[in-house]
Amino acid sequence: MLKLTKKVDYALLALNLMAKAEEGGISNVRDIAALYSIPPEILAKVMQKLSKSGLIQSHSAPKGGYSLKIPAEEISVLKVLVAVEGPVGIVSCSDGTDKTCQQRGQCDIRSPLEKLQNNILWFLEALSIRELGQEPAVLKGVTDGSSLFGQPLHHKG
Amino acid sequence: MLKLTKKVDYALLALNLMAKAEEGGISNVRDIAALYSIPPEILAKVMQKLSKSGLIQSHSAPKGGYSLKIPAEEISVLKVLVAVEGPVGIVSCSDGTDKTCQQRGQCDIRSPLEKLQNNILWFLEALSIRELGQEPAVLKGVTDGSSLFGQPLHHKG
DNA sequence: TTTATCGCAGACCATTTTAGTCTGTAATCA
DNA sequence: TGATTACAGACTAAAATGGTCTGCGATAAA
Ligand code: SF4
Ligand code: SF4
Repeated sequence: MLKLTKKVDYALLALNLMAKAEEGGISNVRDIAALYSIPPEILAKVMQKLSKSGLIQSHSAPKGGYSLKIPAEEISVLKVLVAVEGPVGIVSCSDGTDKTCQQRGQCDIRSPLEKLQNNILWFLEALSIRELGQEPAVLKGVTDGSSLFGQPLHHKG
Repeated sequence: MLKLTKKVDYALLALNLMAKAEEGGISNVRDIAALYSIPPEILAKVMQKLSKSGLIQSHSAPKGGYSLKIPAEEISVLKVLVAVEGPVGIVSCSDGTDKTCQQRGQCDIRSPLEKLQNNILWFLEALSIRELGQEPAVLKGVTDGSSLFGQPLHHKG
């Protein structure tokens, strides 16, 4: 529960790799899969979703593969997450799936939970794949817990 | 993905109810389940876990039930989550389950993801069940996204 | 123009997690 | 004594996840 899927993990690994290569650099599924010991077929699917969402660009040809379509700084973890797994929500009532919750009529905790969710989404949006490969000290979108107590956060945008 | 389970949802509903009653108030599973249309047996299990974790106190007798064991302010959503579902982690490598990830050897995104996880956990810890039943304006542990940009957060402790 | 290399698409299956059910035991008090 | 409550755990059903298999389409090098 509350865990990222393996597909998202794969997507982040691949994108991080491409972000480091970058400037038009092209990587193909087979190489990435081999490097990280990821089942090639499943990584292929993931890449296709990233492509459909406009995060990466496909080059279907020999020596082809994928390249970033937008700058690494603009690819947030949240974007990747949504591209690979669809809309995100920490409670059943607030993601895409509209199956009305049995408890909704009596529920008086929805509003605070949605705020909580917004905070989480905000952090996911604030972290870009550019920052993924960097050491913690360099991170801007994400801080360690302690700094939250006294210091304001600054959005990278 | 990244979603709270129904059991946690049930636990939060029940605890919120008990927090509002409170001061030694006793609620029993049958009543709570009826109020929220929760399957009684499953709510019973959830309450037992909360009891084992020391968040609530059981009174096994006619007219018995459960009461809060510690103040509502000290029962964080994270505590509830851990009580009901066990250790929390957004990636496979950092929760309780030690099944070594295939990608771990080559993984260079672990550290930032753990920071991200810490932030999420911090938010879950900062939100108490006391605040659950209150209107968003009153919330201290959770803010809307916008306030994160300029305002420091203040922990309730 | 052939052909190997790449991505595209979707059906399919296995495993794990989640949700819910069923049955029975133990404690307490009126 | 017996109604009422919690406690415990096996069990099943459904859904999400992770992974596999097969075939097609695009492209550029040979
Ligand atoms: S119980 Fe409330 S918060 Fe949970 S899914 Fe239902 S409506 Fe949403
Ligand atoms: S790929 Fe990296 S971050 Fe993801 S589970 Fe494995 S070690 Fe952890």
